[in-house]
Amino acid sequence: MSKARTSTPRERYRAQVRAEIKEHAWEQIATAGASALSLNAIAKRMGMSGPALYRYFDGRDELITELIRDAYRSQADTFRTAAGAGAGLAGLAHALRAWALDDPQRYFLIHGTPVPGYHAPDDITEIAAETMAVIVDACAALPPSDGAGGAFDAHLDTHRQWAGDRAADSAVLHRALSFWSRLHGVLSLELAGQFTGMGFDPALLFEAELKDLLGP
Amino acid sequence: MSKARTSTPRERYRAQVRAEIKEHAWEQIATAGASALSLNAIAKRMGMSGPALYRYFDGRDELITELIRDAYRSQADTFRTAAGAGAGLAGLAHALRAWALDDPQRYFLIHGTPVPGYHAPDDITEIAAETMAVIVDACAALPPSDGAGGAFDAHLDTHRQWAGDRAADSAVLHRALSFWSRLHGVLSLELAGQFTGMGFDPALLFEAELKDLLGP
DNA sequence: CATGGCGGTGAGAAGCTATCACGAACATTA
DNA sequence: TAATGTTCGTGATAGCTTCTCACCGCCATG
Repeated sequence: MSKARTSTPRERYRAQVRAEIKEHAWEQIATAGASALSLNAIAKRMGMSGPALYRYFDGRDELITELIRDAYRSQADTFRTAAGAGAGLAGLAHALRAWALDDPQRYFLIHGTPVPGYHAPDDITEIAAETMAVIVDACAALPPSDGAGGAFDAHLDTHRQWAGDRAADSAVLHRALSFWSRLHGVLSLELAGQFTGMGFDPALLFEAELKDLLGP
Repeated sequence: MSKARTSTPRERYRAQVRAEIKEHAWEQIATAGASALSLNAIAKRMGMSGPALYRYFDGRDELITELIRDAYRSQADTFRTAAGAGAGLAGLAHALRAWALDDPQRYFLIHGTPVPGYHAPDDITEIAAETMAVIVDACAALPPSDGAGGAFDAHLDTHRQWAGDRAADSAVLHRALSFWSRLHGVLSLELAGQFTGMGFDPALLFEAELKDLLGP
């Protein structure tokens, strides 16, 4: 146990360079989108020549995958800290919107147009499932909605393995899915700028959707 | 007025080649996404060499813009024909879903991740506004929802220039926006494959969202 | 029939990803 | 301390991309 240090100077340097590369990558993505990410441009901006980056990332795809992983982790963290601070479903919604507005391209990186051939590694889908679990729990803490469930609720009774072994009612799962899809709907349209020029305040539409989601 | 013919053989040839280029472009987009669209590959597949395509399109951007225009037109047409056939809001929703599933990448081309620098030409936004008008009209034909409007309805009372001079109630405009954002939410998540592996049927979630949208 | 415009080509510049062989600096071991 | 091995960075190179240019040939119109 003489080797108490958990990282050699080299490892620290390597981690620091990797982080700096990702920083430049995020900057580039925020201003020009993920499709315009250029390893060459990053290298030049860091003062080193092209192929050097391949010591730190296997290639463009691996770098983007790493960014996607970080984005998912960031989203999961915001949800967890919000839930940890006692936020309910409304709190989660506001945390999500703030997180999305903070860096729209980061939101689109994980919720935007998928690349047909791409398959995310398993650890990423695990993080996504974790995020969904937080939402489901917040939905379970809500007063149950009155009225009989529809056809979809019945369907969810027999198709709920995605919720794990959580003993949540079908209506709760349904509400979680609605939460996800509805907020994603308004958010993605707002971030894509589809509302610009229409004149109204997207925040109020978001609020209205949220209220309707919690209301009935 | 001796020139009654509206197109010379050359113009017809030109139009036909342009159409063939777009055909190949769509094929390529459907299988690899818009970011992977390659003029060179299209030219090769058409049996001619690279720069020849520049006789028909100013460049990659102009080709993509043209595809976006066609996508918007196609969407507007589906909405118009559905509305013309007497379809109500539910009919429009089903037409939209069928149109989206028919070519997911076409859907993402106009509703997916935006490219930060890109601004669509005015005629495209006009087509989009036309589409929105069809939705608003379908919403106006619905029985009015009971209950007082919320804060967003009041906001829409003074921020409704996007609806043109249509004498629609604020609740109608609100419903149109909800229609758009909610269906886009479920649809984009489904098309992006975010539901695959979860086990449930996305069509039923779509139906549930639609029912809730029409219901109250 | 001659002239001009249009379509297509090959060459080439500039950018990108990615691989390779090499040298230099570092860390580790003998 | 000296030798060895690993890691980092570089330039060269291949192959792809978009896009421009000069040239050539055909078709259509005057």
